[in-house]
Formats: sequence, C-alpha cells, structure tokens
Amino acid sequence: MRTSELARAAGVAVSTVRFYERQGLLPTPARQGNGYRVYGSEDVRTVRFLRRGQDLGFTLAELSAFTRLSGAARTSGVLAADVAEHAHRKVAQIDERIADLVRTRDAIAQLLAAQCLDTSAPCPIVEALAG
Amino acid sequence: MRTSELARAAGVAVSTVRFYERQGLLPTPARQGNGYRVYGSEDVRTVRFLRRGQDLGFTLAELSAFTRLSGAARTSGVLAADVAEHAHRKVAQIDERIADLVRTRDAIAQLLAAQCLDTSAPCPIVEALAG
DNA sequence: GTCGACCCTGCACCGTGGTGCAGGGTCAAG
DNA sequence: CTTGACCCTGCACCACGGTGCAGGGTCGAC
Repeated sequence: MRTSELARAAGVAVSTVRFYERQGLLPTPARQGNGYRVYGSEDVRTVRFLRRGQDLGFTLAELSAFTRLSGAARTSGVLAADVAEHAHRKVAQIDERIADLVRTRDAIAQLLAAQCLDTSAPCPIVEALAG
Repeated sequence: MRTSELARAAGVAVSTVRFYERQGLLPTPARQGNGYRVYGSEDVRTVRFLRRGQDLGFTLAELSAFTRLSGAARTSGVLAADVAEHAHRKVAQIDERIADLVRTRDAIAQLLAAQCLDTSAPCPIVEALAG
C-alpha cells in the first residue's frame, strides 16, 4: 500500500500521513527500491485510531502515549494499571465537561424561557458564564 | 482599574488582556493622560465570560459573536428575535456536543469495565477507536 | 517519447490562542 | 535622584494540527 492508498483508506490527506510519520505517530514505513513508502493494513488502523481519538477530544500527544502504553501493556503486562489510570482520568475529565455544558445549556434555555431579552437588563447568558 | 488589576481580577495574564483587546473581544479602553488603559468592573466580567466560555468549549469567535448579539439586543431591542434564534441554535449545538461526550465517556467506561487490559489481546480501547 | 498521475524531500505557511522581549515612558518611595 | 514597579508599543515567537508549494524523480499508458 502506498501513501495515497493509506490516506484514502483512512480518510485523511497524504500530507497528514507524512505529518503523522514526522511526529512519530506512525512507525517509519518500509521503502520500495524507488523510495516509495510501503504501508500495511495495521497502519490504516493506526491512522483511523488517531482520527477517531481526536474526534473524541484526545490530543495527538495523548493518543501517542496511549498506543505506547497499550503496546507496553501487551508485551510486558506491568503497565496495564497506567493505561487504566489514564482512561479513568479521562472519563473524569469528560464528566466534568459534560456537567459544565449542561449548566451552560440550562442557563441559555432559562434565558429563553424567562424572556430575558429585556433591553434594560444585562444579558443572563453573559451573567451565567461570567459569574 | 489598570491593566494588571484587571488581569489579576479576572485571573489572566496582562498579555492576555491586551491580546483580547487586539482581537476586539474587549472594548477599546479609555486612557489616562499618561496613556495607561483604564478598565471598569464590566471588563472583569467580560474577561471572565471569555475564559469560562472557552473552558466550556466555545471558541473566542463564538463568544465574540455572542456578546455582539446580546449587546445589540440590549441597546436596540429589534434584534431580540435574532438573539433568540441564535440561542436556540446554540442550545441544539450544545446538546449535540453533550451527546458526543456521553458516547465517548460510555465507550471508555465500558472498555475499562470489560477488562481490556488482558496482556495477550490487542487493546480494545485502540480497537474500539480504530474500528 | 511524452503525458499525467503519482512519489520524494524540505521548507514555509496557516489559524487559534496566546507569551515574551526589546526599548522606551511614568510614578511613588526612600 | 535613583530604584523598582508598573505602563506603553511593536514585533517575534510558541504549541498544535496540519496544508501547500517548489523542485525534482518514477511510473504506466498512449
């Protein structure tokens, strides 16, 4: 599989594949005699993992640490707790964020319900977020 | 109130206050005879609103649009419908965002519960995100 | 044998959200 | 009248996650 094929299969741009390689997020690929990169199906999975993880709010650094940790856990077993620990922290972070968003949502909904578009009062959305 | 006092009150760096002014997120402040910026308590609220909104996942551009709309409603009254419309869209967006985060949270929690840390199997978190 | 589609490297650039520094001015305290 | 804390402007730089382009090489098809 060549770069453009990997890119198509994983749904990213060719430049993004090379960017991931530069960043150490994809293993250094084998090369053909002409210098062309050669990829396998595992690389498609890796790129998809990176995209999906980003959609879910992980940074590339986190995902990189994640794959390194899970690789270590799989080969050594000793780091399994670290992976679990990391995932637990992430769940807690996501919970906090959800709670924040629910508060914001409610503040806006309340504003709409309360006819607070009164021209004299300060905007309650701004109030809710600033206070 | 001077720049450093505003910064302290709102919990940001002085450079951030000037950055917000450059970006048009803070109104151009009045100046003393010596050229020093003069801020009021309204500016503290604005900066807090910006920080809080960012924590909640809004971009500065979104927050800027928000304050402009609410300001227009307060002074003219005629844009109230636009503000309400905007707020309704925002609530829908936030609901989507919450749903996304809940899905992510549940996916991770489920993987943790499922003992994905078996040393022989490939890591299901990676599997789940890549698949 | 040349056309177009692809590949390579390296480097510059983008938006977002800031941070830092140089080179200067202001001001109150000691 | 100096010291130190603050203020000003303007410009350069940072991390993040890429994108784009120049200047070249490599193919298969026609």
